[in-house]
Amino acid sequence: MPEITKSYEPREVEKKWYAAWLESGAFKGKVAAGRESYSIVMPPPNVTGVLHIGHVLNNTIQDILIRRARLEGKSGLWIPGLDHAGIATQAVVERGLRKEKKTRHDLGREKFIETVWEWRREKGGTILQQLERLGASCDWDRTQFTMDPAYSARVIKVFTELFQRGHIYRGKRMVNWCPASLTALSDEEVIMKPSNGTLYKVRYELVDAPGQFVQVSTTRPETIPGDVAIAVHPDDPRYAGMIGKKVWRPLNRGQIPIIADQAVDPKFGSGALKITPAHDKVDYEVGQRHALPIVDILNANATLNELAGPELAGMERFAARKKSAELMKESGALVGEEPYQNNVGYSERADVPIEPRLTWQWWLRYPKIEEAKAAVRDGHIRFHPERWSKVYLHWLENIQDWCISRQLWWGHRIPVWYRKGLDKDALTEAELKDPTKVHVSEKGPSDPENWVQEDDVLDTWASSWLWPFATMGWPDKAEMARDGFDYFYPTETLVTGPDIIFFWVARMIMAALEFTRPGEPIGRRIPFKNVYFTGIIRDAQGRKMSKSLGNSPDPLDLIDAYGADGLRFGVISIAPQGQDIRFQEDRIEQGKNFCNKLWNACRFRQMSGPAGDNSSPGAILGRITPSKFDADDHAILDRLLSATREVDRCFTGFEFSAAAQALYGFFWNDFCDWYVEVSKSKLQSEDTKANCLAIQDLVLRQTLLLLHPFIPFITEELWAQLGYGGANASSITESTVEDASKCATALGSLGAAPDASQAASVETMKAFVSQARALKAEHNLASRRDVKLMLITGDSAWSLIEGNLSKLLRMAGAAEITRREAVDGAPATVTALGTLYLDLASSVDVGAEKARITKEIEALAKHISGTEARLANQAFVSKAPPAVLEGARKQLAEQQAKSAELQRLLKSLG
RNA sequence: GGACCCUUAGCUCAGUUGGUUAGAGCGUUUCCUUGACAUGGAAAAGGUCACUGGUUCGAGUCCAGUAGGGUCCACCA
Repeated sequence: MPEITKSYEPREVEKKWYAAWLESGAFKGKVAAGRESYSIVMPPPNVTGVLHIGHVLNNTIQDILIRRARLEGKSGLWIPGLDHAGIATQAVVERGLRKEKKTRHDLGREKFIETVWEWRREKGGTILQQLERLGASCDWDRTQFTMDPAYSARVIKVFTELFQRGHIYRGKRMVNWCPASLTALSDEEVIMKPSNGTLYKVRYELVDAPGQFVQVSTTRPETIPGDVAIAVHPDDPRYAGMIGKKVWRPLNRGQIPIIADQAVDPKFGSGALKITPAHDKVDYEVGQRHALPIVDILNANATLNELAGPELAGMERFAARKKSAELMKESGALVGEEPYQNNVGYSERADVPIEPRLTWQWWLRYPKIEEAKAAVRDGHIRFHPERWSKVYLHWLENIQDWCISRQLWWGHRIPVWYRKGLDKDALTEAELKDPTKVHVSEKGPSDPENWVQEDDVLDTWASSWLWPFATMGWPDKAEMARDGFDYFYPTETLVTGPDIIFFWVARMIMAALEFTRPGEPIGRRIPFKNVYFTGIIRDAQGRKMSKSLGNSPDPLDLIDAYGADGLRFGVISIAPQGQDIRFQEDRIEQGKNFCNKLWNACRFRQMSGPAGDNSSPGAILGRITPSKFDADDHAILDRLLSATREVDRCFTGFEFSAAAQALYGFFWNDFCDWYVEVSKSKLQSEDTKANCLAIQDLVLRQTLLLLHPFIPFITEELWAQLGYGGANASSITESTVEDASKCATALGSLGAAPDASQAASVETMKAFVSQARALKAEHNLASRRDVKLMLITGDSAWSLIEGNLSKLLRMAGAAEITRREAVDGAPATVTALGTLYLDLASSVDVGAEKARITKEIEALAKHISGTEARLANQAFVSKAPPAVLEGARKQLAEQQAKSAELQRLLKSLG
């Protein structure tokens, strides 16, 4: 076996093992009868996406879950994939065309889509290769893309089904229109942003009372040409006599009525509201109530059209805003303007203000809303952290129909055909359901020459909402069997960000409940049993990571600098459950350092003695002689069991960073800083050496297994180097990790169950060593290893010291510890094992020594009085549990004894 | 307007049913290249747990309120 190198060099190790895993099929999801399944579907990143630190966190967690599940003996399946991301991808390709001074219309629909596919083949989906560098153990053979023919067919199938079930309809409604992408958006794709604008005060002159005016306030004077009324509150006394009268519209001059409507807030401004039904949702509703005409003065790209009047027609909306204000200033209609901040809806993708726009769109009445609520409320689906369920339920309580059509070309074209010659916008509700006029099917009409297909495509989320089951062959029985649907569905855990709880999580739940396993209980139809919401990773200043800020580190650079394992461990250790995360590169460095520590501890094991039979836990246990255990052996096994127990607990509670920290602390502090150090003495003696090496093997083997989900590459490498894979060098991925109780049973059956009191004595010795080192450091002897120590103590403490003398001397850096009856004039410290003196040849600085001891006495006195007060409290004594009471009494006794000894020391210094 | 989250060491954060003297990493100070590791080791300094009140024998932890910061939902022109 080659010697382990001095420091861990990740690059080659990562490359080697990733290839080996792919080669051996370690990531393949296999239906294994009799074994529990554990499946995860990856939230499909956008095909345009590049790996950022958020993906790293998200996918590391998924990888941890799936690798741990495999080690627990479950059959794991992690399905990767890509989202076609309609608007984003189309925008990327159109941007490319623009460089050639072309638009998609120059190419035509078919050619354009072909161009997008070309782009996808050449540049799309690089993110999946980047995930391989991270070590993601996906079943890559099952990678799916939402625009793949098979997946697309499933999307279309769902549309037609929902249409037939009466959930989908076409309707002319106010939508959020993106003037940049030229498409409708769902409410979820609109982001409200506070914007600084101007509130314009405009007066409308009464037609039959020249010189009298009604004043309104507006932030959008350019829409005045579309005004069809002025509305006031019916009970507003100021306008009581005016209702029904007419005023002059100041732009695109014409007469419009004053109407009364409850929607008007009399307390806002003048209490009069201009009504522009084509350009405001509330105004539209008012218009409907009063049968007002709709004057749409905007083009699709938000320039003004001829209905806006000759002065404004053709202008861009913001220029028109200025211009209209100027025009009204000239005419005297504008009587004031003031700076004003209001919320404006922006298109999430294009980042421009949306326009409310009346258009024909396809709408979905969500299916299974009540059941979707029940699924989470009744715990069939568990959210982690649980509080997100409230957000989810609130959204479902107030859910609105979903606008699923998009005026794009890249996407799933809606499977609706209109009979040629019909005006689709003139069809009545009944005609839309008439198969002789409107055809809806997966395959299309048999006589396509007589039909025209709908131009619109589906919202991207109206394809990805099927992800958990459409990636498993649904609805085709043969494909479902091939993909193991029966075995792997529902999936176990979804790992995602809370920002897409509405976009994706809630919709997946509804789709799954509607379409999977009809007639079966809800627990069989849910798409996943758990949803783990990650935090959002922010930069050191707390800002969101974003391309435009340039504050997002490139994960590939981080992998180069710290290794994939270092990155994974670092990221997971700063990602507590449920909170946003400040990215700190030094924590990634810490991950790297931990890997190096692990590496070197294994190196130490290798250098300490020949590998015994390491092929199985049983083989290692066979090398152990429990009768030769000393306190340190008991302690490290005890700690190993509790670390195992803690990790078990963390996995059931989705506390990954706590698990990582527990392993970090155990391995670094308990194993490296103590056990490995005491091993250096134990290895000197043939009597203790074999046991010590076997225990190291036991600890290292288990630690590698516990750590493997977090840091897969290095653990696999060390597993091989130390021979834990046995004669046929099997991979760590093929092994199993045992839980704490099984480990305890295995040790117990060998008579090697760790003894708690022995383990506790090690804590006492650690404190003793630490105090000895501190005593040396106080007197500038920290680096000396030849100091002599003297101890005044009782028989039992002394026997513990004697029994562990060589280790204690090595750990404390002392040449000897001798037992004394009395010592005078030497610096000392009071330990739980007696009063420890430093044998100083030189004279002691009595003043400094007295000051130090006095300070310690004072600090102790505070604690003593606190404990005394508690014990003096009758209520405490009568109500506190016996264990707490006992603890307090014991503590007081110890504190008092220590204080007395310190007082004695102080006196002895004169 | 509604809901939720956060405030603990210089910095970034843990702290799981309330119970000894509140922890980690980084940073700082001092010392150490001793044959696993300087990507390391040892020691040390540093916190009235935002504030106020309540419940309790006992509160960083539970409850109410206040202040500051953040997120989501709704949105009045």
